Amino acid sequence: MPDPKDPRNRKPDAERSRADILAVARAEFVEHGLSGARVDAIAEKTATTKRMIYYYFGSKEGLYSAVLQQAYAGIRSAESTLELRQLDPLAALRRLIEFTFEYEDAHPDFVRLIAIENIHQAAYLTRLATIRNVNADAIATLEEILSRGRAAGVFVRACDAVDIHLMISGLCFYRVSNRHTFGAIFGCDLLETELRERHKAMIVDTIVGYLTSRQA
Amino acid sequence: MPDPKDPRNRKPDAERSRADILAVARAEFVEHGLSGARVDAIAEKTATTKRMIYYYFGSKEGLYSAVLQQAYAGIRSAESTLELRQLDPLAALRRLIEFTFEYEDAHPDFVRLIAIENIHQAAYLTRLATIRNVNADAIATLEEILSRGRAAGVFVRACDAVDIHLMISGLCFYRVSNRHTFGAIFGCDLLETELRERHKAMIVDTIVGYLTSRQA
Amino acid sequence: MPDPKDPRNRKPDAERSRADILAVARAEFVEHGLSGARVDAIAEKTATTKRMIYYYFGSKEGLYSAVLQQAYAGIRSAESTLELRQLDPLAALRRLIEFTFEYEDAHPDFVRLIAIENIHQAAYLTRLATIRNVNADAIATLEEILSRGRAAGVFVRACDAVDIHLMISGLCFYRVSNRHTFGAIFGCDLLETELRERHKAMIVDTIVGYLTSRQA
Amino acid sequence: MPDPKDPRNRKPDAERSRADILAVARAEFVEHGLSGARVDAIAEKTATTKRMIYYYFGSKEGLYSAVLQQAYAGIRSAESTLELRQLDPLAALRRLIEFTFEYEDAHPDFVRLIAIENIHQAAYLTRLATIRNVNADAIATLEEILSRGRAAGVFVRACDAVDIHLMISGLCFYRVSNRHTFGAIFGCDLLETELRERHKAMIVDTIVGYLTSRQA
DNA sequence: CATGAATGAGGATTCATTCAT
DNA sequence: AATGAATGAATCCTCATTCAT
Repeated sequence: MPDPKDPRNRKPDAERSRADILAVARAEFVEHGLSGARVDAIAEKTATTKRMIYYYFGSKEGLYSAVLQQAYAGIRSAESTLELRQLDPLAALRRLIEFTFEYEDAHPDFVRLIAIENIHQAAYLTRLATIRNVNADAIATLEEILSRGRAAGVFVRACDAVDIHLMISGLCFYRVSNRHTFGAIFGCDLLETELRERHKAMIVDTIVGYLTSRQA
Repeated sequence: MPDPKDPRNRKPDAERSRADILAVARAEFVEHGLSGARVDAIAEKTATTKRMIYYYFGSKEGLYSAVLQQAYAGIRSAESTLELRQLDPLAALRRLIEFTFEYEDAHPDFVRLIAIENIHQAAYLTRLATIRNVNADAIATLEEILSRGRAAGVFVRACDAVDIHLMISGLCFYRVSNRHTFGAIFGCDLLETELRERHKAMIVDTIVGYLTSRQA
Repeated sequence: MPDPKDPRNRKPDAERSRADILAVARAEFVEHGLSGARVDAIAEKTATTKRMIYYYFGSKEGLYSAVLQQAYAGIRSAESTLELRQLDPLAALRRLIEFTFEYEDAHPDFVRLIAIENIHQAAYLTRLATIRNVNADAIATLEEILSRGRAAGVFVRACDAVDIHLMISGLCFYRVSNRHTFGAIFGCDLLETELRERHKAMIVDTIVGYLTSRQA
Repeated sequence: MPDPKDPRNRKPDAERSRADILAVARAEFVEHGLSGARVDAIAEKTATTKRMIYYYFGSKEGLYSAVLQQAYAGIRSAESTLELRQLDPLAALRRLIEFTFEYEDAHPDFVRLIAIENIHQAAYLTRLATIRNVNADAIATLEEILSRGRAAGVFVRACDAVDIHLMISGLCFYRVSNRHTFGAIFGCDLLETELRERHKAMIVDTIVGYLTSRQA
């Protein structure tokens, strides 16, 4: 029977430690931003020690980068479960918009992380090698839908996939990222069920309407 | 003619000192966020001393709040120069969207400040007494346009002014707030002239299209 | 009719301002000690401004000295109302002890101020010219009682008035000055009525007993 | 033989660092009080750095609390070497009073610390968990002496041990705590040998006399 | 006599990180 | 592979006091 105290028999622990640190760090960065987050605070909530954070991630910034990468991996993995090619272009588009809306609605942490990264001018994202092609996928998917739709005569508006992606993202992201200031000013909670459903429909209609109507 | 740089020729000008500090602080907060900003760094770039920052604003947070308030005052004052009542509903709507787009495009600092405030869950905005009614104005204006448009039969979509405001804001804000991550991923610069003009038109068309087309 | 806004008609205000500042300062010094007291805090609670404190008292230390002097003047003035010469020696002694006990019991502020001054090694008291002869009075009074008592054969113990004064003071002062630590350790409140009366009697008995009993 | 002053020859000795800081801090707090003490001043006189003070004690107040605790531990440990049960009640009482007198006479630092803590209304002492039962010991000892004395018919006065403790403390403490103001007013030095011996005898006689004489 | 604005010097505390083993 | 102890360099903030009028 293997002795769990023998380091040779504890191999999965390193993975678990890393994952533990990463999860705690994510929460801390999401709550306080990069500068506001405290390495000490992360260490305290972790099963391991502060020293391990440096052992595994090198620095606070290294840890933040790892959190960021993991966050992008998460949405990418979710996106990959969408099977849009099987749907007709309109349905596929609706599905894609709804997915974006729902993912960001369900993952305000992810949204905050992106907002934080923008405060830092995407300095850390830029250094993540994997990111760029990762998200090229998203555009390829959208492009495919648009071209199918154009071919079918459903989408009559000439437009760029990146532009459409920008609009979808803006509409879905903003209501999560800016819910606090928006709520403070207009006295409402954008994440509340009723508003959420109304806005989801509205966003889908807006984008679909734009693509299916001829240029003014 | 007296040299204004010679301290003997400078009246102790509380207003100017305050304004100077505020301008420098705004730049620092915009660049580094609330936690990332350094009071020392602000003081150094100021004509006065660190001590004065505390004298006038009480604390780093007090200074940040003042910056935030000033930022909102700025957009409000700009909005108030719009004379939308003189325009027909469609023109007024276009003008309002264009104004939002252009203001945020021209003031990325403002956009960053709002993003930063959202990272802090609008904790400071909430405490600014003046804010809420300030921005109620924006909605009143939009509401007036929408109801005139509905009366004239131009806007056929039943909808809430706050919802429309949310969509306009999302579309205009996101391309500024998220231009760094968006640029990193899609290899483009959203603030570049060509893209800007295309997106401005697109956003106007999207919102106008939504309001002028009947519900699906 | 005199105009109260004309400074020439406001002469008594200077006195009132001084007295106001002194009262507020006394409370602040008593609560926080000399180093712990804040000139700003004093100024805020005052009807006048911080500048006036410096105008009247020169410095924080000058203000503290004035408070100290006033405190000693207070007890001296109270002492001077005692008419001990009319009483027989024993009654006079009892009366003197009771007065000391009651004055310190009723003026914990005074006691704290003396304790604070001792923390500062009586540096400020030493500089108050008036103090020394002021308190010589107290000893002269006690000396007179003791010598009358000795002559009458009531006080049979040979002893120095200053030593007796020291014992009376120690017994009366300590229960007020150290009531907090004593209370924390022994779980009692030394200022409570029942204890107070018991201790008063005890202290009188102790001193009287000492003076009226022959050396062991 | 290795030189202990060479850092390379000094094991990182947490205990020694802590003790060093504590000793220096005690001197600083004793001299200037809690508010008057400077963390920088303490750090400078220490072999370690200011940072270590915070590492070990968390805050200036934490350091002060540790000093206070150590001070109480010191007197308790000294008390515990007294072997009063072996002495007859009168001798035991005399010994206890003399011990109190001599300990406070020899440790004016301790006396000042208690005085300082009273300025702070025993706020820090109250939070020291260990203190209360520690000093219950002192009362238990005194109680045992008193009850033995009462049984033996030596102490004829009915009285509470806490009251007697209060009187002993008052008499011994005051001459140390208030020696500065007392000296300033009466032009004497209470710590001088001749006075000290006279007062010690006087205090013992006073308390013993009180207990051995019948209530008036 | 009175005052609002200003301030140099210092004060407590915190931070991400590394050393020695 | 793992870690408890240690730390230099900031960081935010406060203090008693004075200036200019």
